[in-house]
Amino acid sequence: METENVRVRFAPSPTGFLHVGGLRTALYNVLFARKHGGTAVLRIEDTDRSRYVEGAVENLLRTLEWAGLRFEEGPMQGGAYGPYVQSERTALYRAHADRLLAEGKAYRCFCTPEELAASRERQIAEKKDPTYDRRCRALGEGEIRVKRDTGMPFTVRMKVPLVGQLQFHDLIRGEVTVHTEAIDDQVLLKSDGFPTYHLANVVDDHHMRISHVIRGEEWLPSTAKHVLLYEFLGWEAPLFAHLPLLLNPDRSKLSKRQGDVAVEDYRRKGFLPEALVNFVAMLGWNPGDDRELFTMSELEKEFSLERVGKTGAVFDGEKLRWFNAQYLRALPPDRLVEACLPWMRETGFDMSDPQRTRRVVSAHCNYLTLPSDITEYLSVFTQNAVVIPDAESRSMVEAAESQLVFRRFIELAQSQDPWTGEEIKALIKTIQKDTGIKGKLLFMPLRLAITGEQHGPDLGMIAELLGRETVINRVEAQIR
RNA sequence: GGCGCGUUCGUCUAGCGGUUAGGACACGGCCCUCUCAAGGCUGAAACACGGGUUCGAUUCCCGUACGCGCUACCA
Repeated sequence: METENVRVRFAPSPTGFLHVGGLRTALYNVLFARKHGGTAVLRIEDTDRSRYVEGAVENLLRTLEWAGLRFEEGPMQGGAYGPYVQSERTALYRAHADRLLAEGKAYRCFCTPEELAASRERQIAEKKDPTYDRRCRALGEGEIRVKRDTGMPFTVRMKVPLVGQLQFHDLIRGEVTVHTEAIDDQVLLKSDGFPTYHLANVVDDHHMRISHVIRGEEWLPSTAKHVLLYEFLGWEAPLFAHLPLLLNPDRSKLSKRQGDVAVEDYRRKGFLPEALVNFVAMLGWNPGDDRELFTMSELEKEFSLERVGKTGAVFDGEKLRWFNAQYLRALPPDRLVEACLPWMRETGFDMSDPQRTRRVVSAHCNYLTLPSDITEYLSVFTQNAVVIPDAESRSMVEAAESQLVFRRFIELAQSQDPWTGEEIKALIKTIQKDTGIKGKLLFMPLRLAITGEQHGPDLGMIAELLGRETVINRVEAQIR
């Protein structure tokens, strides 16, 4: 593979939020650039004025940044091949459309959208393939001049050869052959003067010296048109790599309504960028061995297009949750607290002692899939009085043996020093020695009295974090 | 409909002619443990189908089926 002067681009259109499929495309582009010491370019494809969404570009940039994807060139950082926003490059597209026109490789089409729609409907009614009938391709010089003189709006269409075939090599799929008969005379320049994707991406990829076009599989069929355009313009085409699609659980193209598709959605829920990126990286790529956990820099080292698969991958939210739990657990305590903080504020948990907060959160790190899960475990610390939840628990607490354990526990606890998890557990062992009560019968009543729960992290640690006074009060409250 | 691309456990995937078809998520069991979680061990679970080629096909070729994508003055 040609790997000198690698230049790749991620070219989203600002029509809303960053799609997780877009995130993966961006990621693979960036990884490929890093791997080969190349350059990643970010280009905004905003040539459809009717789909422009306010703030979409800003949101896109913010989200890519959050995900940890950096581009060497782009709208904010600039670069030698700017501008990097297509709406600011219209003169360039226009010039190339004119050139194609002058060279007889394109023609003006005066058909109105209404006419085209009507024609299309007619063809469908006649059960024919809806294609442009190319009526304007045959227009004479005179006719064209007349129409232009009357100010009739027109588009510029590519003059696709009527017969023949086009072949190109795809780095992921191999040779792809398309018969030109199947290709419409594609519109290159719209009547509003803006280019279509097809013209703009070819012109820009060439002028921005893009070496590899890595994009979604939905572009595979139109790549033939692009290859033809490179030919028309006398340019060498870049190398192509079409990535398999991300799918819904029903295997249709990943979309809204079947779950979250915006990176923002996952960010809002508290997914860590490292986890999302790692997960999405594994959707279509693998290192060739059993490893699954990769940091960005490891991915940069290991990534290769050769190891990208051909099949669409279902976006499995469960697996993503697993990745997130892995990363959450591996987080340094301070960062774990930071991640949980937004959700902790509303619980009433006393965070005045940062060290205690850190220890409480860390104690639960193995219980968290999302940072918001921490709230489920904080009530142990925030409730004023423990409520024994059910009849089974109540009878456990009320048992004569339990009452014995409680009394002994309070006696020992009052003089226990230091009040640490280890010492508290030793203290409980002492109760075992004194009373002969052990195991579940020993711990469960205490756990219930202290936390109001049957399950939870190490009881000694919880008791330490709760503080002696609270613990003694709670146990006392259960004495009958 | 036409064209293109694809098809290994439910899901993500390894495999690049000869394997007990491997791993991960999810699911079940066991161990650890005061409990739960985590962790360890373990179980169930897949080569879409039919023809070739070959001594031998999950792997190569053809076809069928199915799926997805594209078929806009959207990207």
